[in-house]
Amino acid sequence: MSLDRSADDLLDRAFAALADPVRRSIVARLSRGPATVNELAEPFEISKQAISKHIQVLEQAGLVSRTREAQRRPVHLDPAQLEAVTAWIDRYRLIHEEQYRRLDALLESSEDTGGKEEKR
Amino acid sequence: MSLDRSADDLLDRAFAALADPVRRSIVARLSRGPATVNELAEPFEISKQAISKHIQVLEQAGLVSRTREAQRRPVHLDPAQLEAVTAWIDRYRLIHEEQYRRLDALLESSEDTGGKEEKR
DNA sequence: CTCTTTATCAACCGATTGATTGACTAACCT
DNA sequence: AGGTTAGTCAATCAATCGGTTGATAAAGAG
Repeated sequence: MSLDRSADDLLDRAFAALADPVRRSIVARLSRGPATVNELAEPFEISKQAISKHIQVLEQAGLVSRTREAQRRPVHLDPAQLEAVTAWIDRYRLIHEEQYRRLDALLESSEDTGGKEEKR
Repeated sequence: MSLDRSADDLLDRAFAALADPVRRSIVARLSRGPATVNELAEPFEISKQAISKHIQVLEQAGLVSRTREAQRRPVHLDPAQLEAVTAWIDRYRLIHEEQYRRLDALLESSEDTGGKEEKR
């Protein structure tokens, strides 16, 4: 355990994990509190093994953790990785917004210098 | 075109699109402003066709759009879908945080009453 | 110890994915 | 018209993914 994955690898896994509707549904359920595999499997038609695999995918993405509690393995949400995902998106959303603002300002203030500060 | 996809389908596609490091890199580049396929392909070792496919994936996820400009097809970022992705995550992050707050309050108030209000 | 519950492991299967190469279309330039 | 530039389409291939069934492990209950 604790395979010290690179941050990019974790981001890959987190985005990929959230790309599946079943896994997103599991995350949604877990946001209300921990649950066992059986509880998580209950709303779906698919087998418990398939759900178990989905949980492993979420776990390797750092999105959930499992603890032991008798023969049950309660799964709980790990919000830090969710934050990392939004952080990545917000970073580039903000850069884009800023670029847009600059373009607007440029168009508004001076159309005479024809400066080309694109690229990079 | 314009296949009127369901919101869930778009979310699936958006998360899946962002799960690939090449595509995230493309999004990062586009946050600085529009670019052509050749410009986007330049930093990578892979073929231009592969980049073209990546752009198609981003496009079908609603993350970017393409326009025509002579024989070039400039790609630009479409921030609305990025917002939709963060919106999904933030929704459940907040629910989880709220649950946590409630649990804390419960534990604090029943510190001496031997509270046994566990689930099950 | 045996039985039940809870969950994972292992092997397998069809569909999808990321990449390649080669042929093609579209617009511009002489 | 012919050539160049920019990009997509099509066929192919190995690897990964989501799901299945069957066997197994681990802990509690009788």
